[in-house]
Amino acid sequence: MARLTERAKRVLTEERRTQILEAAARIFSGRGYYGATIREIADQAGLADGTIYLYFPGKRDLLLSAWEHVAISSLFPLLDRASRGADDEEFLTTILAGRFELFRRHAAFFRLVMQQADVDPVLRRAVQARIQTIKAMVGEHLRRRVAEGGFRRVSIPIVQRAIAGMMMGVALLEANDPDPLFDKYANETVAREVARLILYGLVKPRALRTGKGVES
Amino acid sequence: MARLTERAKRVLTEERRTQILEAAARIFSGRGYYGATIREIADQAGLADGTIYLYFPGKRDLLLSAWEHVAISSLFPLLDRASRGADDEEFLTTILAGRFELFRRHAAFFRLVMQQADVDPVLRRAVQARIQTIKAMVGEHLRRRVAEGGFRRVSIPIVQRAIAGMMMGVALLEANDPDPLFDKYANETVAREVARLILYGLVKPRALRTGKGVES
Amino acid sequence: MARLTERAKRVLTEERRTQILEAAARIFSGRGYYGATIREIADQAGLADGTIYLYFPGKRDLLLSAWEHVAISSLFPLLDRASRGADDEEFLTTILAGRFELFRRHAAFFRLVMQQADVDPVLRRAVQARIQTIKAMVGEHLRRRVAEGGFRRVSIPIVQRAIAGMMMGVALLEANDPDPLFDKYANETVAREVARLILYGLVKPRALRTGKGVES
Amino acid sequence: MARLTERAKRVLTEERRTQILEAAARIFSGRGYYGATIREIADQAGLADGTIYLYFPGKRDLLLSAWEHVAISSLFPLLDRASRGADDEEFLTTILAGRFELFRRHAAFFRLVMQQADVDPVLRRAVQARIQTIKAMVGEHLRRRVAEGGFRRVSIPIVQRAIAGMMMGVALLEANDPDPLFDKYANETVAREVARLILYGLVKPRALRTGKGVES
DNA sequence: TATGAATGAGAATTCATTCAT
DNA sequence: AATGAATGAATTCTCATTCAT
Repeated sequence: MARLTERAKRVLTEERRTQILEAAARIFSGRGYYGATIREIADQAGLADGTIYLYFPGKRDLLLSAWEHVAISSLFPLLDRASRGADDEEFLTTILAGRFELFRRHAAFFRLVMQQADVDPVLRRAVQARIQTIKAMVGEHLRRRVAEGGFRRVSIPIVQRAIAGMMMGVALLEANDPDPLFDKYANETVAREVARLILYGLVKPRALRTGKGVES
Repeated sequence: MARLTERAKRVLTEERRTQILEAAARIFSGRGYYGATIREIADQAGLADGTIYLYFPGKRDLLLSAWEHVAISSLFPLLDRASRGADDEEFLTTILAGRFELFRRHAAFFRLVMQQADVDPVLRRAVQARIQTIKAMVGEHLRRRVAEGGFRRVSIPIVQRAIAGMMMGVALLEANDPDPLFDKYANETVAREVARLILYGLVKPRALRTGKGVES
Repeated sequence: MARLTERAKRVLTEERRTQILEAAARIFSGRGYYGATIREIADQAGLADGTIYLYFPGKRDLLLSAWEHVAISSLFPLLDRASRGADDEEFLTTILAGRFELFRRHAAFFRLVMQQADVDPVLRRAVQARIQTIKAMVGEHLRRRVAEGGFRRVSIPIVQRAIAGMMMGVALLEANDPDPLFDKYANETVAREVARLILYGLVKPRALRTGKGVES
Repeated sequence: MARLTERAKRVLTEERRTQILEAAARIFSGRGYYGATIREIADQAGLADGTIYLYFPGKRDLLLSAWEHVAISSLFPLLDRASRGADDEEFLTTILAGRFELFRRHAAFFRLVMQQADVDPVLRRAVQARIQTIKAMVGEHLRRRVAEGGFRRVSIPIVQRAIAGMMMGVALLEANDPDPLFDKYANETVAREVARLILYGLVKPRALRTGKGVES
């Protein structure tokens, strides 16, 4: 029975942590790192301010942990879904839809973390680690498809970054520039359109134009 | 002569302002909004702290002005160069190279401004105005080329944003994830590769697939 | 049997109290009053922090009780030994050796208590009571020996205090100014030298010098 | 004229510093290190709390500086007066009177510093340095007088410390145990009596014992 | 204009103490 | 009796801003 109590306690503690981390992400997003106060985060989590320090050693660590909470929670579902995608368009659409949803939901928080990473080396390393993971995933796929002859012979490092950058960029711009026209599109729609852009480019293949050899 | 003195004074004042704004951008970039102190900015500009307040009403306004200073200084050269581009690849490469250089030089500052815009509505409007300008420029070109039949019939709002997002994303990632392999590429090289990605996509046209793996 | 259990319980409780007081004295000595935390004292005593409050009403009282614990534990042995001393030199040497040992062992704690007594009136009264006891003991001896004609006709209150002060001072200085040369002397040696200083003074009697008349 | 302004400014600054240090010593004495608040010290000095930090980097440094202020202010007058004393009794009386006055005036502050020195290594070193100075002064005199044959062949390190300890002890006890009988004695009287105790000891020289109880 | 000393509001953090278990 | 999670009062220190010179 003591065993059970022990476990119950652990679960409760874990819940509290989550509760705090989510309050923190919310408040940080709305106010920025310095604008957010421990008091407000504690209020939001329904706790006294001192209590926060029973779970986290300090404000800085709170941001770091909130970041890992958000980042981790989003990673594995992505990998799962992605690996199920069969052809290129499905694969890319699935990944992009996942990323867009994530970025759009947490856009302000991501902007905060990326900015704060410029100032806080520990946070920076944590962010870099996450970016690496995504870049590696994209890179591996690119390499394979180029080798198979399905893709043009592009520069892997550049394209890898271009794609990762586009994922982030589309969503990061979103909140700074919320486009009413844009909201109506489902994530799925946007993701598919972007996937097609990446795969087929803007230029209409000559075969499909009038017939002559025009070019740009 | 009093006239002349007046003008001379105005010029001097303008110089001081610029001096302060550049110091501000530098310090803000390195320390974040709250991490930066008026004292340090004043030092960097070679002035006493009180003096800053003769030129700007407060810290918040200082950031706003610094942003406009950086953003404006970068806009017109861009438009100039872009309009001279003849074919699509040149046009896009030129624009991208310009943006990349700008973002890479001011990456931390841009991250700061984008984050701070979440918190400060006035700054947010200023940022949005700038983004609109770029989007409009891209949008107009897209529309024209689709109408001419040179581009596929893509969704303008989505692609517009995808391209703008990619511009930012590539450069914003850069500083959080400085890639040694990446540094060796000139901006020009990266810009061209990305431009080709956008124009032609990843997928190798069928016409070329029969042969070996030609074409870059 | 209930009787026995009662007593056993009482003994156990008393042991816990002692355990806590000794932990408290140790921690207070090392960290100062405010530097010491209830948490650390509880840890040192092998208890949870809340448990301390079952034995003592608060931190302040804990210091008071720790002081009484240390002070009382040291008093009776002193009186015992002192009364057995036969001649003046033995008497004084015995007392001094006892005091020196006590002060040297608890130097930091004594400094703490003396300082804290300036701030806390209740503690102050407890300290004063202890000092009175020692002064009275010294005073009585002085009076008797002056009456007997063994000692010069000194001012009892002043000399009383000078001797008590020397006892403390020698040891209190010790820890703030640990003298490696000093460590090698046994307490006994130091006590005897100081006793002789008090009894015979620094000045070599004239009788031993050239030969003429005595006295200052 | 600018020169004059510069100097005037320096003087003003120096006055402010002194003003703060004296307020600090006062408040620290009455409340202890942690009990004293910067707010109260600032009030006492007639300043806002932030202003304190323009003169001292922090609370800890404030205590250290206050100590040096008090300790230094007392040192040179002492040396001056002491070296003018002609015979042993005058020399010792002069020194003791000076020390007693100093210790009595600042007793609580000295207790505070000695206690805090147990906890703060930087402060400890500062205290030790001061004690060394006094011990050295006493030691040198002792050595000389023993060499001349005026003093008995005592253990220099022990007696040195006994005398220094007595100086402190007498005054440190004072405030914890304020003796109404004691207050009526002038410092001079106490100092002379203690000086005689140190020089001639308690024991009446045999030569004089035959008669009644002569001489103080 | 320029200065920089002074201000004081505001925030992170600590820790004695309480109390439900 | 014992625990230790939760509380929140209280404190140091920072820094944008003001203003007398």
